[in-house]
Amino acid sequence: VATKTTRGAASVPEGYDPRDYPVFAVTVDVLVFTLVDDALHVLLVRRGAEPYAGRWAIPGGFKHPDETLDDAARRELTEETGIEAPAVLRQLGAYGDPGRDPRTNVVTVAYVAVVREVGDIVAGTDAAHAALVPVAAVLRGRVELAFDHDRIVRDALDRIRRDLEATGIATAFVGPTFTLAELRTVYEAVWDVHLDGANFRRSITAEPGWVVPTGKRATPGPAGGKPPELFKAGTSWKRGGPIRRPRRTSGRGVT
Amino acid sequence: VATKTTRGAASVPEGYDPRDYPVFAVTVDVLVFTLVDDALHVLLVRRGAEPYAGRWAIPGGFKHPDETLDDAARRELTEETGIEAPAVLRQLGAYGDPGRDPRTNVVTVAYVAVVREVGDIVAGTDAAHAALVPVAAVLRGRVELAFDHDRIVRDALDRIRRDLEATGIATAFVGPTFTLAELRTVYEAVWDVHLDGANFRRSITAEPGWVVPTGKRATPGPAGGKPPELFKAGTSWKRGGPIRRPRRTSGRGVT
DNA sequence: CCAAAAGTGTTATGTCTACACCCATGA
DNA sequence: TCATGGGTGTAGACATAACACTTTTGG
Repeated sequence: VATKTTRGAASVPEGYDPRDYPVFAVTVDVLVFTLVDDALHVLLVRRGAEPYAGRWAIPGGFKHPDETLDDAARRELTEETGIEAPAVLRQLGAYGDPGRDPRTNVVTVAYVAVVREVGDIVAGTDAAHAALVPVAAVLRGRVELAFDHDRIVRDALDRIRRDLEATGIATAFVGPTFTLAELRTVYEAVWDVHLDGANFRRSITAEPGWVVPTGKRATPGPAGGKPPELFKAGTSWKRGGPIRRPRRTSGRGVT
Repeated sequence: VATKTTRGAASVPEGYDPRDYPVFAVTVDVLVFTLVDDALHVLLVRRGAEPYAGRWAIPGGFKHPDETLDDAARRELTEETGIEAPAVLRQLGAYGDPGRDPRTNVVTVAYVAVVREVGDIVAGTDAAHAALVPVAAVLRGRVELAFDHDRIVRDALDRIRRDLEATGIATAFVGPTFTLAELRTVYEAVWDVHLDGANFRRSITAEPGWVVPTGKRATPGPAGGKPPELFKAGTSWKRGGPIRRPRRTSGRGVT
């Protein structure tokens, strides 16, 4: 079924009269999540042009006809932020309310990306107007967002919280090797809860496949402490995670 | 931000030159799930025209510029199947691979609907070419589907299985009043597992808010049996369900 | 009376949680 | 040596699963 459909932008399709159906611009927006100082952040760009000039927005751009939505998300991510290979890039959903972009009919397909340590990359790209914003600030309404992007960020956060339990995105926040405390911080930051380190370790090491020991140890921080073991991610993460979200909210109350 | 954007189909947008960006047709497809004889079914229509004439497809149609995606899904659902008020109508995701429709650039936004007892409604509509197909048949590859609809059905099934645990869609499959055996059948059909009736009852009646007794009882089937209590859905379903998906697959092996 | 399905009781087996306690390091 | 964080042990609370048993109907 994969016909070569590399038509130009405004060319006339073959099977349809273009006046038979309404036309839309299709954009792809990417929400980049990462951890900064043990807190969940999302990457936003400051708009230079109208409408919504000066407000924060989710990076994105037009989908090309000859690429998949996934490829478009990957391309826009690289072009706008310099990020090459996100550990996770997953579709969130489509947004197409009339008037959401006052210029024309736009349907946006939002994507969620997860990376670790995005700090340097953002600074090095031409999108110097990009910044990592704490999600807590967005939730509290402290960030002025363009279009319907406030809603999209909230939906994305909701999704990432579900996926943390249902899929293996947890290891996407950390590096190729990591300590169990680092991995635990991911859960604590995303769910805004406190998890017992002892029980966390048991849940993850109970059965093999989640984390495999590297034999190495990390060096403790300036405050001292026992050097923690370094693990790398196992293969079981493809089908979910070993940590279940606590029922009761023993969290810090940011939600 | 809700400007009146009731432009005609092929009119020129204001802020953009239409040659600056590629244009797409945006369609909305709705996957209707329901239970028939204790088995999960999906509603499909048989295509009359090329391409893929004679194959089964997900009902849907073009989004209008002056309606939301949700409204478009609701409208198409009514127009194509006669269903007026689905108990659940939720976005699944967007599909926009190049060449997925050989005629033009189409991005489809898929929706999942859940209804009970769709049998009569389908017969009464002009879409007499519609049919309820067992999802097990689709999973086994026994149904020839148009476009990339096979993949969409699989994604939808995956989604509905997750949502059954994470959200309150279970009661959408049954009527305004129901027995606990009927509700249990929903879980068993969607997850393809066997659940103990005694433990199921306890899980649901342990705390109030899930089901509230009506005081009435249903009449037993021809084989006899104690008349079961009739319940109606409580308010707690908005934030998830009380039944957790079993870890081990003690199911019938259709997956 | 008998089969069938609803509903209750009971018990064994896991899983979750909290917290006491030991280990290894930097200052 | 002390403070700090990593890692182990353990006991109670809680949830899950299996199944025997009672109840109430149709035939």
